[in-house]
Amino acid sequence: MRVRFAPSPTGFLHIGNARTAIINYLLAKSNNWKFILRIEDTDRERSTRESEQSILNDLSWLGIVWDEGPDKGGSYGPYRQSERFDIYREYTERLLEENNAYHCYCTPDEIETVRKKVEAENKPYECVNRCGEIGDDDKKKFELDGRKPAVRFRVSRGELITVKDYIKGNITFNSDNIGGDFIIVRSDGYPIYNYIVVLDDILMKVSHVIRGEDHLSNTPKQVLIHRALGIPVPEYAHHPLILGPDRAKLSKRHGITSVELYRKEGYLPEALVNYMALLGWATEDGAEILTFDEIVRQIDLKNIGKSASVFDFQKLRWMNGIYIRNYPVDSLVELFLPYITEAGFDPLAVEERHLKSIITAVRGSCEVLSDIKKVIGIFLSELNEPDEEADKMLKEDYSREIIILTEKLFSGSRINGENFIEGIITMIKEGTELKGKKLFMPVRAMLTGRLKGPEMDAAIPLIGFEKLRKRVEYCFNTYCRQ
RNA sequence: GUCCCCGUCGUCUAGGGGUCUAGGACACCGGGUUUUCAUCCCGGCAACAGGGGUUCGAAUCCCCUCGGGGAUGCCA
Repeated sequence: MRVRFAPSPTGFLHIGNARTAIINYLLAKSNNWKFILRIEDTDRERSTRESEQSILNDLSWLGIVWDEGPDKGGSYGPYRQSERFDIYREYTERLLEENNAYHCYCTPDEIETVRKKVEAENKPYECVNRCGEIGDDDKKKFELDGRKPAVRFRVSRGELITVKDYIKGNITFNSDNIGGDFIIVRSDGYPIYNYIVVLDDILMKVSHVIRGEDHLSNTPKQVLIHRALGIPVPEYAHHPLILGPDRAKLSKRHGITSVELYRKEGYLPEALVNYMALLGWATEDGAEILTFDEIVRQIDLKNIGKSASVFDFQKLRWMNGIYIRNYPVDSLVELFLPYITEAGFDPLAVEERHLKSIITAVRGSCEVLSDIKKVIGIFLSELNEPDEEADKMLKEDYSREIIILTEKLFSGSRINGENFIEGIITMIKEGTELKGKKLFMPVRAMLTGRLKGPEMDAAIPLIGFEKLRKRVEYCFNTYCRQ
């Protein structure tokens, strides 16, 4: 059995398409099917090679490995539709010869006019079929006018088409309301998706067409092409779409929608795959944090939900945080590196063991990798000047009491390079009546410049004596001198 | 408008005639741990869209209404 993912290279990989890819891939791995990648680049105006490359990268990043595809070939290639035009031409000839298709000389403008008129009357548009019956004389006249014909597929009247769908069940359409004769080849000779998807799926021996629900209403047209060609239909499964919080199809205005941006934000592919698998599907025991293998073992076409689901950014974030907390530290350090650089530090200048300890201390407060930018300065900056909230806290009287006390301890060498790890908190505690929040928050603010962050006991030794001393001095000068 | 799909807590879902005073997860709220924020642990809030059937019995089956989504391209 074989499944395919067939993106159109007209931009970045959208999260919704990524889910289609993931579902196909998970199912392929689960059932031992082949996974084929096909590039549907017949939209000449919008398709680009850069886009194709970025989609390939994103799929790889997600952990998807295709068995056949444009970059690695296979027995049913080529895998780019733009390279298969000769194949399509033969079929078009045949459809034309057998009178299942005809040349249409209407111009886009003419059609547009009719469409507008019909829409104004609130009736469904249907091709007027003018060219379906014209004779050779008229054709010659049009050609003399310099018109290039498109090819239209002839839709029979009153034909019932039942699509057997694994997820939705049996759906019956009447050929009378699928919009009439539809174009399969543009006037410039470029074929249309709806047509060649049929050809390629057959030619590439795709057994299961698993795609988004937005393709469901195209399916009867495709079935009709199968019938005209006398070839059997594949198995179909149309999964529901992902919605934004307002329940409209997920789009840019809802937040980030490209896989690339998720990667840049610092989501882990494992978390993204895990989260997406759980949209419209659940395990028997309700477990949610699942490894790839666990998902593969349990997922089944038969229990994928029928209803659309709202993409919950918050839950994804939460799940990503779980993955960050459970990741092997060594690999995690690697993953964090670019974000540390982005924060303005050179991670290579930091001793590896030290860096690993820092990551271990802060991973708990990171839900996405880029969160480290907010806390890394605690360890790598000399001062890490207090941010707004910390500044506000340090201006409080009880904070000043602690700053003055600590400054004395440092300047009088009571706290020194030898004892600071155990000493700072202990001695401050001994020198004041303050406790709890009023003790710890000022200490945290003074020493780290932030109100949030890793545990103080873990942070102090990692910051180091010199930096701590400077920070205390800075706070003393800033908040305790009149 | 027309065609098609869908409808369980705010969100993702479990459930497929009795075991449902409807279970889990995120979010939210409260408590505990951490003499601190976060993490972690415990607890709470919160749903069968509405109306008709069928049945001894309906979240579960049927119909209608309503609501949402998709399609309606010489895009994919």
